[in-house]
Amino acid sequence: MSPTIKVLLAEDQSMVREALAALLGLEDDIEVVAQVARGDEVLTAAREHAVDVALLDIEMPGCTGIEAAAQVHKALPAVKLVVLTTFGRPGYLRSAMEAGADAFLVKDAPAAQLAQAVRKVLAGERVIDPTLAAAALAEGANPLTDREREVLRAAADGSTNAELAAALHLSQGTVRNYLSTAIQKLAVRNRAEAVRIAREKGWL
Amino acid sequence: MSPTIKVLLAEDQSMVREALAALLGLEDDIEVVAQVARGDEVLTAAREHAVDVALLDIEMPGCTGIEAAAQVHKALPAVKLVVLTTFGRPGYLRSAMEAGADAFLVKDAPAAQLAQAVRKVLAGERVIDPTLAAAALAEGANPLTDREREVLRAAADGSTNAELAAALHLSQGTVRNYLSTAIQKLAVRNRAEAVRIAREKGWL
DNA sequence: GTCGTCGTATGACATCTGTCATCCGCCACT
DNA sequence: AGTGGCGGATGACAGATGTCATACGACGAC
Repeated sequence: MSPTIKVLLAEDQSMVREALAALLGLEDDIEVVAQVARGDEVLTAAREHAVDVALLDIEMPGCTGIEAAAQVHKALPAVKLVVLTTFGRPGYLRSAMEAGADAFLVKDAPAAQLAQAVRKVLAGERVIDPTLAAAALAEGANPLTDREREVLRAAADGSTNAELAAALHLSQGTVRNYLSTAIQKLAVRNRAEAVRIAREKGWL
Repeated sequence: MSPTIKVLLAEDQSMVREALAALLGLEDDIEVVAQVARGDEVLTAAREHAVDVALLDIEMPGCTGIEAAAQVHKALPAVKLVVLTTFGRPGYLRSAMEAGADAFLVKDAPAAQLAQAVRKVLAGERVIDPTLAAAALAEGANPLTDREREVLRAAADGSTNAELAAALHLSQGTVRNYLSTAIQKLAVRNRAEAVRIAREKGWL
């Protein structure tokens, strides 16, 4: 038997993080050698502990698990990357894959899949929920341009056009134009729905 | 030593649920005798397994952990209730307490507090984060009336006034009135902000 | 028995939002 | 050299949204 697999666990909610560590701790061949609660601590921790696999939640302070994945993939290409998320958003899957992730798991999958995924990525396999993969392919790429996305993201908290214009250094008319095109591309009828749909798809 | 404490675990994300079970399983005096993924399965499971403590997540399909807590509290008053949530929203704490909860934990608290809380509630203690308790008291009660809350909740997905009116069997004018008063009570400038603030406070 | 609050409704008004046509400069591609 | 997309802008217009005054019946508190 090979030496134990060294795993880094990145997840901001301590209780969940430590519970996942307990879960992985039950496996003989897996050892959680590092835990971090922020996206921007992933890279240094991965390097310091010479981990084999990094298990990354997406929603984290500092930076997202996807951004962290990209950093690790670039700096430590040998480290396998498992992205773990609450939301099975097709857009997330797409970005995770583009960031170099080897596995994409949703938190409502059975717990047993976690350890399995760790072993599989180490064996060179990729682990992706086929349903989600299909959904990601079916819905196509994010149709929003960079600016449209930025404006929509900024509008998500209920800011008015005037506030958005000031915050983004744009004219009010331009803000309205971007929101208007975003609304049309997403086939909805107002900015609130646009925000909701873009969020659901992981396009925000 | 008394017999092991029988715990029911209610949490919709399997991976998190099973991980928490693994965590509690490490404690000698605690046994997870039942797991459910839906709020509306809590009561029957609690009854069937004669549990001592029910550990309830708030965000669940079926019904919320808070509603489930109220049901259990009424039907099985001897069962101790621990509410566990991702969001430390003061309004949640308030409702949980009103529903008869004995402990209120946020998921970003250290994992060790979970088992401790289970033991404490069984000993008759109440477990509440003091910071959160202070916040809940400081911000006062939910200022929204039942109808205002319903309309705001329905408006959260970006529905237009016409759709809201149809869905709630109200006139469009009435919908606007409710949203307008809600907007004023929350001291914000439009429905989107009102939704955001009400959510943050746990008033939705 | 009156007062305040809630739920519901209307009408008028001002402002905000969404749409559309049109324009400019820039850059990439052919 | 021309085409097309993107970022940015303006102006006009229609419709949605937010505000306010006002009204009425129900109900609970005092």
